[in-house]
Parts: sequence; structure tokens; C-alpha cells
Amino acid sequence: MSYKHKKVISIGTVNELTGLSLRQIRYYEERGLIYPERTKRGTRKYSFSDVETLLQIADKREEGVQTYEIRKDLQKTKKGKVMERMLRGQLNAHFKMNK
Amino acid sequence: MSYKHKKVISIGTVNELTGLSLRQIRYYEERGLIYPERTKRGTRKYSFSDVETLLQIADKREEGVQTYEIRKDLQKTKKGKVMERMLRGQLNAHFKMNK
DNA sequence: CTCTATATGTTAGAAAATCTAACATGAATT
DNA sequence: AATTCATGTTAGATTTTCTAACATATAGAG
Repeated sequence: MSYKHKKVISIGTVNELTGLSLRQIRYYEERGLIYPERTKRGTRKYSFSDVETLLQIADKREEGVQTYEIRKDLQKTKKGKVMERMLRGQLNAHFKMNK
Repeated sequence: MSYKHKKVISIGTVNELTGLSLRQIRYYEERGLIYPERTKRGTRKYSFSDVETLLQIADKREEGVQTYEIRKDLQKTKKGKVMERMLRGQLNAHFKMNK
């Protein structure tokens, strides 16, 4: 897994990187917008990718968008990326475009 | 700065990623092999790059190489990279090879 | 207009993580 | 034999994180 997606950052650092309060960061998790991992003892670990997502969330929130809407958007984007990947996979399988 | 060099990982996580003990990780800092940053309150933050360096250190140590030697090697490598960059810069300045 | 949900702040107490400093020790060097 | 290197371990203090609860302003539903 890439540096971007490895879950290694603790919540205090995420707070510094995003400017969001601990409360907000945990709340967005509760609303299903991000999914940190937990260590055996229960402390949350985030990836740089999570940090990016949180920055997007902060923007949306400033525009007044509710977490429910933001969550749908995020899932749509994620689904979009999966689709892209599937398509690429199909294309590769059929036409061997790589290498 | 890239994800690779941003100092965001705390020592416990570095321990998990490298298998080195906290003692070892701090000791290698004391010997000048790595340079974590500190938060205002004093807790150490490492980058993925530091983690990679620590893995190299672990290998060298298993071969019996002492920290003093390892440090010299690391500095040589770093100097090597700076030289590369300088050379590339010179070349670019003279021949405008980029873009 | 009242009721409810949303989004956040704040507080409290417990548990986990980190810090420094010191002492201990086996192995390697001098 | 004495010293340095590399690491373990311990202790106490400080910092960070966790959950849960209560408070509240705003917005949306009826």
C-alpha cells in the first residue's frame, strides 16, 4: 500500500493538518464520511488520504452542505474510481493495452 | 512537501512499522542517524522516509555495522542525492531540458 | 411556531502513549 | 582490565486519546 493510504497518523496530528477540531474529526467518522483504523488498544489512525478527504469535507461544510450529502458525494466519487478501474481492467483484458 | 517526507508518525507507530524498540529508535536519533521533529510539547514525529532509513539501519546493524559507520554512509548517500540534484539543476539551467 | 435533528463545544475521568533519566549488562574495543 | 557500544528495564511525570454526557445554536419538518 502507498504512503497515501497507510493509516499511521493520530488524531492530534490530523487536527493540525486540517484545522478541524477533534470533535469534528470524530463526528465525521460517526457520520460515515471517513474510516480510520484502530490500534489494538483503540486509538484511531488516519491516512494522508483521510486528511485530504477531511479537507474536502471542511470546504463542503463551509458551503453549508450537510454531512449526509457529503457522504453520498464521497461514495459517488469512490464508486466512480472503482468504475474507472473496472473499465480499465476490462479494456486491458480485451485489448491488452498495457506495457 | 511530499507524503514521504512529512513528519506525522509517532514513535509507537514507527515501532510497529519497523520492529525496532522505542529504545533503539531514540538511540539512533541520539547517534545522529535520524532527525524526527518535535511537537510543541515535545513528542517526536517521523516521516515515512525516516521509517525507510530505520529499516536500512536495522539491516546494517544485523550485519554488525556500528551506528557511527551507518551514519557516515547515510550522509554519503544524502550528499549523493544532493549532488544529483545540483547536477540536474545545472543541466537544466544550461540546456533547458525540462517541459 | 414548536419539535427534532444537525453540528459542534465543553467537561470529566479513565486509559494509553510518550518523555527523560538512570541503572544494568553483555559484547566488542582499546 | 577498563571503556564504549547497544540495548533492556524501570520509574515518575507529562501528554494524548478515548468515551460519554450534557449544552446549545441553527435549520428543517410538521
